[in-house]
Amino acid sequence: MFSKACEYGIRATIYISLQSMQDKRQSLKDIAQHIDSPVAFTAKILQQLVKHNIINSVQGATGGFEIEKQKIKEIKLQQIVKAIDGSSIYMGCGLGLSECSEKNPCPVHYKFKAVREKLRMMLEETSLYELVERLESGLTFLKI
Amino acid sequence: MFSKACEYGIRATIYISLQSMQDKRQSLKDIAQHIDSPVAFTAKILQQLVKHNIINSVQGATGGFEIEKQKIKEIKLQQIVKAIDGSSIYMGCGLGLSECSEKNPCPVHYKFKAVREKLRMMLEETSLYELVERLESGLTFLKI
DNA sequence: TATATATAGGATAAATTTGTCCGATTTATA
DNA sequence: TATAAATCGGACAAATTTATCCTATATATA
Repeated sequence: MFSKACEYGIRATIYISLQSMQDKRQSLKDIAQHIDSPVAFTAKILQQLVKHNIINSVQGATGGFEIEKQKIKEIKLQQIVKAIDGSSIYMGCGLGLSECSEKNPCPVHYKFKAVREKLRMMLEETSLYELVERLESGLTFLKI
Repeated sequence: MFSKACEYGIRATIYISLQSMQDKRQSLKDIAQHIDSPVAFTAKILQQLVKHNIINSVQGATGGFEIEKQKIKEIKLQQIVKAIDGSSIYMGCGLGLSECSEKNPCPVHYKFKAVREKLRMMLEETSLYELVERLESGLTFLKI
């Protein structure tokens, strides 16, 4: 559904949020280790997220990645997905036809419409806070 | 959402069905031209679909691809997707965690569950016939 | 039976995604 | 101020997906 980069990006952002709730800044190494992702590749993805103003980075010794508590409540899954994979997953045509539209629908257009709409709504409505909350209370798990 | 191969596969199967409704067998060239896909790559995909018993191929002069009318009513989108992309799109974890399950859910598990379920149901319920019907009547379009 | 027109399938190439490496820069602290 | 630990960013490499090419095989028909 999402690219590997996007999966890592979401996992990383959730983990950074979890730590930021306790005012703990995390280094790239820590993050990659906890979300089980390749370190250098994760670095690239975190850079993208910093550029898109989703997480903050602090350089130098004791530096790392963090996210403001206020932002944890504001940032939605959709913003992470859009920053890494773009919005074609919930905007584009299911058959990859560039000319497909409401006025000129492809054969699966209306079939996919409801699914894409549900996905879009879910991504737009789900905040980091919501995800972190249930992770903190042990209802969900980020890594085995 | 789907791979390019899967997009071409669905488009090709719909086009073959459309022609088979009028007992017209189509050559690879015809198909690729009408669905706007690379010829040789499309050949590989059609071979996969033949192997998965979704379409039939006839070799030799006047040969080509076709699909039995009865099958047009039976084959569901899900079978095409499964043959080419596998079922991870509506079965796997949204974050790519292999250990994610109902008992051990990832942070987005329940959020994705409804979306994946809707996608799965749609793919399992949508028959080729349904798609071809609306294409025949000009309500939808396969290519601009 | 020769020919032209198909699919089948293996080898290869191009493009994209995923992943690594390393030097430059930043910054806390001994 | 020297050092160590961190991010930044560019170049490169591996893996996967997408796409091409060519030969073998099948088959309708002149």
